Amino acid sequence: MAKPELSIGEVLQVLQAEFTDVTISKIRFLEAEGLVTPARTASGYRKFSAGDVERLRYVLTAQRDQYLPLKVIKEHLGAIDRGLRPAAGGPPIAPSTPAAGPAADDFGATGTDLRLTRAELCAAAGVSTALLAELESHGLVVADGKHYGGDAIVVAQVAAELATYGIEPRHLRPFRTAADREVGLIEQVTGPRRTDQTQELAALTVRLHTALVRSRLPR
Amino acid sequence: MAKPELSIGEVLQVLQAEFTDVTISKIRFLEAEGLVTPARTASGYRKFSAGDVERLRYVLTAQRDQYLPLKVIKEHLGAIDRGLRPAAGGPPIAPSTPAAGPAADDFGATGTDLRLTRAELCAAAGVSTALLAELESHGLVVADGKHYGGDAIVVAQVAAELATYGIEPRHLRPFRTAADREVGLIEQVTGPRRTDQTQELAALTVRLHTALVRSRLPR
DNA sequence: GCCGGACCTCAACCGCTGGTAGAGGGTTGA
DNA sequence: TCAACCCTCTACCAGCGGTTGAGGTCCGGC
Repeated sequence: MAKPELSIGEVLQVLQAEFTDVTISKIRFLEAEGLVTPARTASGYRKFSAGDVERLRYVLTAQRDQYLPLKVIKEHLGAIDRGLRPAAGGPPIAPSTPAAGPAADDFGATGTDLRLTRAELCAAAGVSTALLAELESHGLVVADGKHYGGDAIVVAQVAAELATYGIEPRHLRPFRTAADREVGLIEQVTGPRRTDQTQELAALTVRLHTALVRSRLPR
Repeated sequence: MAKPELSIGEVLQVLQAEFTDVTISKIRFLEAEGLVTPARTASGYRKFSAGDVERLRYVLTAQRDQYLPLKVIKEHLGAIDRGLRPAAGGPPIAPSTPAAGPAADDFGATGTDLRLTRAELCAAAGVSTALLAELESHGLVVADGKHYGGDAIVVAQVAAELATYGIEPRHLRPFRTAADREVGLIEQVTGPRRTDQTQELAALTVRLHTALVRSRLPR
C-alpha cells in the first residue's frame, strides 16, 4: 500500500492521458460545482482518492461522449451514490429541485419507481405533513405500503401552490376522478399490465387533456 | 387535399402540445442554423411540410431528452438525410428521459389565436371531415363562428391517433367534462378574463392532472 | 380599401454554462 | 532559501441558444 491519495497535479497527469483538455482549473471548477469533494490535508491541499479520480473520469467521459450538462451529470452521480443503477439510460428523478416538473409527455420508465417515506416526501415537496394527510384523505396521494412514488412529489408541490390561490385539496377531488377514468380507459385497451402501449396512450390522453383545457380557457 | 403545408404559427400550435417551450423565434432560429429548410411562398412566408415538422420534432426531442447540442443534432440529421442510421447513442424516437427537464408548462403567449376553417383544420391535423364532425358532436372541438382555434388541431390529431387503438370520440366525452370542470375551477379564482394568473393556474392544474395519471398507471 | 394580425428580415442584446486568468499568498522539500 | 506546487478569490470571457424590437410586407375580413 503506497500512497492512495493524489495531489491535484498528480490527478491532472493521470487524467490528461485520457482527456487532453482537462486542466487544474477545470478540476477545481468541478469541485466548486460539487461534482467531486476530495479530502484536504491539514494545510488545505486537496487529496484525491482513487474513487475521486474515478468520479472525475466519469464526469469527463459523460461530457465528452454524451454531451451531458454538468447539472445532469451531477444528478447521475447523486443517484449512483444513493445506490441506484449505473446510469446507463438516464438520470433518476431529481426529487428536490423546486421548478423541475416532469416533461410534458414522458411516460417512460422514469423515477416513478422511486420509493419515498412520508418524511422524505414532505421534505422533497416542501409541504407540511398536514397537507399531505389531507391529500391522502382525498385520494390524491396514495401510499403503496409505507412508501410513495415520485409523482407524489409533483402532486404535493402543485397542491401546495394551488393552496396559495385558495384552492384546497378537497377542490381537487375531480382531478382524481378524471385521472382514474383516464387510466381506466387506457387499461381497457392495453390490459392491466404496463407496456409501451400503456405509456404511449397515456401520453396521448394527457396531450388531449391539455389541449382541451387550453381550448376552453378564456381568450 | 387542400393544404398539407403549415404556416409557422400552425407549426407552433402543433409542436407546443408536445414541447411546451417552443416559440416562433426558436423555430426561425432553427432554420437559421440550418436544421430545417421549409419551403417559401412567393411572398416569402415559410411553409412547413409534414416532413419539416417531423424534423423539428426530432430536433426538439433530441434537445430535451438527450441534451444534445444543435451542432450534433445537425450532424445526425445530415446522416439521416444521407440514408444512414441515426447514429449510436441516439434513437430518434426514444421518448424516455427522466424528469430533469426545465419544462415549466407554458400556457402563456399561446401564440396566435389561430383561426382555421374547417378544411384547414382537417388538413392540418390530417383527419377526415367525418371525424371532425363526430368530435364536434361530442363537444370536443368547438367552432367559434366559422373558425377553429389552434388547439383543435391537437385535439383532432390525438383523437385520430386514439382511434387507431379503438378509442372513439364518444369515449372521449369525459375528457371534455374534466376540462370544463378544470377551467371552471380556474375561473372561479381568477374570474372570466384571461390573465397571467389564469395561465399560471392552468399550467398547475394540467401538471397536477399529468402527475395523477402517471401515478395511477399500472406499475 | 383599409385595418389588424400574422408574417418577414436583420441586428442587437441577453442569460446561462463552462470554464480561464491572474493577483496575492501559503506550503513543501531538496 | 528557493523553486515548484498549491491555495482562494475575483474578474473576465466565449459560445450557445435563443429573445427582443424596429421597421416593413402580406393577407383576410369587414
